[in-house]
Amino acid sequence: MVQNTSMRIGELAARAEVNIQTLRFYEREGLLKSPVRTASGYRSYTDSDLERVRFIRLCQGLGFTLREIQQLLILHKSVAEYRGVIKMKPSAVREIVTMANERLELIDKKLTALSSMRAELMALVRALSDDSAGTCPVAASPANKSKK
Amino acid sequence: MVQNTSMRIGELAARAEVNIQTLRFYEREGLLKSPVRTASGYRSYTDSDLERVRFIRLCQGLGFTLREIQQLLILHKSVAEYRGVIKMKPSAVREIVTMANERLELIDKKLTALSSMRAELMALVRALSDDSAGTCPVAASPANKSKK
DNA sequence: TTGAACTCTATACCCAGGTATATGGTTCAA
DNA sequence: TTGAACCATATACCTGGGTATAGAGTTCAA
Repeated sequence: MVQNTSMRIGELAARAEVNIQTLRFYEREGLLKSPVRTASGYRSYTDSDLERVRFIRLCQGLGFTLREIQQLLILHKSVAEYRGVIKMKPSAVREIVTMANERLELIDKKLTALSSMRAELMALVRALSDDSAGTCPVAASPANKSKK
Repeated sequence: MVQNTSMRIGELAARAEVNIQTLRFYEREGLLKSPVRTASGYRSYTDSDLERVRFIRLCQGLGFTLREIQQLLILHKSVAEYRGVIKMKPSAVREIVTMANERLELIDKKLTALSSMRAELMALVRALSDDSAGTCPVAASPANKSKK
């Protein structure tokens, strides 16, 4: 039941919700490895490529540059290799741990900043909602969203 | 007593660690209000402008665009006004609560993504450190040259 | 078998977010 | 009172991250 789901660039672009040109751009920039090609030269992608593209977009939304994302992808790959119990040289392990710790620091900074921003907004909403409770029946609960 | 902490553009730029041109750019783009001018036309900034610029840079690092940051700044200002017990019209309150809730949703998405990224990196570091050394404590320090 | 839809490479272009430069006025310590 | 260090406006340019277009080959359902 291991379905060999391969797809061409158009499908990957549609599924990852990015432009086809963007995928070729990522390939040129080294964020995506050169995929295998069909006999006629068409790029052939797998689900793991889809995952990778989604990861890239996610990171971009968090303020990482493409260069930083390249580093994150190396770590991402290390996780996969570790899960696959691939033996690594101690020097490689050390390098990865160092990189991971650097990334962790950046991530923690972002988490801290976002949390305080969140707290501030929550306080604002709570205060304004309570305040106007009598006269103004608005969002009393946080994350009160219009239905879709 | 020394509350006359006004500064010119060069000092603000140095303190906020941004380029002078960037400050003028933010002003043109409506992220900074037009500051008070000296008799000779020099821009005169206060500490609250410094705070504002730092807030802008912080948000940029979190993946917000300048347009999103403009929205965040409006909310930021609302917090200040609320603290100052400035009375607002119910319609204004409603609008702000809606905006705040929208921002909260975005922030929560970023927080979730960052947290899972953090967990993944932590797991990697823990696993690699345990595995490869046995005697090597989790550390970013590459000074550890212990060959087993 | 054909034509609409897809893909290829190559090249040019676009937008956000700055950054640099030219030209001229202002400040202030020496 | 002068000159180094500021600041002003205006305009041009740059970088990152894409996006569009041209011209040619491929796929596949009808």
